[in-house]
Amino acid sequence: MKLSTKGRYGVTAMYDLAMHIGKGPISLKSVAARQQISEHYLEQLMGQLRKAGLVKSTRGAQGGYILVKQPQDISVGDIVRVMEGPIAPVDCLLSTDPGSNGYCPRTEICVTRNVWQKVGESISNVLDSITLQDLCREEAQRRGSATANNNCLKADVKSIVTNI
Amino acid sequence: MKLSTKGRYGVTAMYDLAMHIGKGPISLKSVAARQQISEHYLEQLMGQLRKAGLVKSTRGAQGGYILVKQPQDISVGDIVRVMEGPIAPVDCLLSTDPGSNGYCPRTEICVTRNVWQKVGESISNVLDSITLQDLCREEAQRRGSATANNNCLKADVKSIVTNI
DNA sequence: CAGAATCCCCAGTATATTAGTTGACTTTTA
DNA sequence: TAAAAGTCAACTAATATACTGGGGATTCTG
Repeated sequence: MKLSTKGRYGVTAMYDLAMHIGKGPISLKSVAARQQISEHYLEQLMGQLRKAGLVKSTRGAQGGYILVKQPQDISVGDIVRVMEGPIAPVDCLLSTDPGSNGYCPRTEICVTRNVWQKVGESISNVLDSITLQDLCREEAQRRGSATANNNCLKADVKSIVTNI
Repeated sequence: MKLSTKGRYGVTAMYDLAMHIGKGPISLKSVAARQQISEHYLEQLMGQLRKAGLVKSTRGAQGGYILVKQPQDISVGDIVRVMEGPIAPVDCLLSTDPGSNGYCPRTEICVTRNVWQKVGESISNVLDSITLQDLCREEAQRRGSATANNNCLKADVKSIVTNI
């Protein structure tokens, strides 16, 4: 029941982008350095996030990545699902209709399946309830909100203004 | 975030033993056949469960395994922890004291760590709240409680009587 | 316009884990 | 004493993980 580095790095990188929102494209290199992740490896992960439509990239000098949505509209669950696939502790939870590939014939009568289903739902609930903004806010509080350079929250205010 | 077959088979096998409680030692062969698990592989898993004190074995003909505790006193979490180790989606949750092996120096300041901690607690809560007896009861209900051969519940009654 | 800074893509690779298999040995019952 | 069971140790094929390496393509800056 371990999360792979894909999921962890994905969330960490997205959090890093959220913390630097409003500063234009953030280069992979800087994210990798701050978060201590192999640059080349992170590149592959960002590719997945880009294809999934969570980040947008700009090529060339001064290029980098930005979030496509606001931090409050991106949950940790969104990111984990992109990086690791659907949240299901066992595969039999995935194919629910008979005839589909990988469907377990015991689906209807399996009592342990219900256990894993509850586990999956519980994980999903936690991950879907936490957004990048929550993480930014937590970090801002940790640093002391008076002195913190809390871009993420500033961006929030900006988006509220924009949305009026 | 997948459970391995170790955890799944472990729970399934223990559930099988719970369903046949009171019938003396249950052979690995019969468990493997009913639950469609490789007998030799299951053997290794039962070895772990035995060392952990969850089951007791009897050697020789008519031998097999029995539960050491009552089904209501064995949670799915107990079994999963034996089979898969501590429930923690990331390793940094495990070593909490500085100086211990694998301690992450960012423990105190890492905001994503809190996410994984919540996930781990949520998984633990679910797994610890479900006992083998719950599974047996569910199965008995599924079969229709009037006709069901619900040994597990009979055993429950027996244990209540014994405990008076 | 050169070159540096970026992102993009494809391919390889060492290590570990998973999910077993094989086989020899011991214990107990009928 | 033979068959039925658990015990133990070693081997293995397949897969996933967590990278590394190298060559492009694109864009900004001097």
